[in-house]
Amino acid sequence: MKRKGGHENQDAVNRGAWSAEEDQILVNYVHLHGEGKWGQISRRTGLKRGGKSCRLRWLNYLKPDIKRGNISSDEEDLIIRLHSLLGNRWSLIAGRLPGRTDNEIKNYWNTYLRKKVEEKHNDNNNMELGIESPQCTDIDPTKSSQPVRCNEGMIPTVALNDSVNTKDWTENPFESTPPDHHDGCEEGFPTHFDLSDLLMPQEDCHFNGYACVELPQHFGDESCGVNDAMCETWYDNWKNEDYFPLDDVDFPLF
DNA sequence: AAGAGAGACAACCGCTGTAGA
DNA sequence: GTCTACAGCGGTTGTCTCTCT
Repeated sequence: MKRKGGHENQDAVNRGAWSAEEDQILVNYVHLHGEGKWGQISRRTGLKRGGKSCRLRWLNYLKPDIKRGNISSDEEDLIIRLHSLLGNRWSLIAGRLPGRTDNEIKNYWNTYLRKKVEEKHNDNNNMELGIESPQCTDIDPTKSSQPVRCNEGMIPTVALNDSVNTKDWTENPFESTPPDHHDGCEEGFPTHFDLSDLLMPQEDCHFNGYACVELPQHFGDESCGVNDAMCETWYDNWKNEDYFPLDDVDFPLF
């Protein structure tokens, strides 16, 4: 199928770094007409830039709420954890970091964090395996600190049965769900669910928009839902400790 | 001082998804 | 159902800056 977006008129389009003047034209346009309609900008303003280029420039650099530089250690930690959960889904990761863009996080990961995580991973392997080189081609996604793309989660039956009777389920959404809330699941555990379903939109959580999770509807009725206070507790646990007690539970491989 | 190489990051490219005609 | 326009995504490339020799 022919797609206009992929090859705009090459001759009429400026390329490379944006000038201050071009930025100002774009900012004025957005203030007047709002975001969107990127393809009309060159026609309406005379700006010699493609719609995609304008959109990228606005979203990544000109938008007022963009934070620039100095990614904090908290943010760094969050990126690492989200990346281990989501893989290279930069827009999803960026969605949990207010003011940060997918491009910025992607660049930060590729130039800095990836090496850091790999070094840490190697250190861990060396500690666990001694000098033996870990030529680990079969990565266990439940235990590896390397990024693993994974679209589904699984709660093992054993973990559920153990935890249901002994733990306060509100402490951690992944440790268990109360027995009364298994309607519809019954003997269905381990239950699959889409991890992207668990990531609540940031406007639904009021603690800096950081990531939190919610038990999906099919885990039970609405009393399985998560309020903000619970989100915050979970987020603190998740941020300050190992949110997923991987060493305590023998997860099956996906 | 100058050239090479590495690192950082802005921008582009190719593709998919989706809404609307 | 098909086509088109456009938004959005992730991978890749280009370019600038810094450091090292």
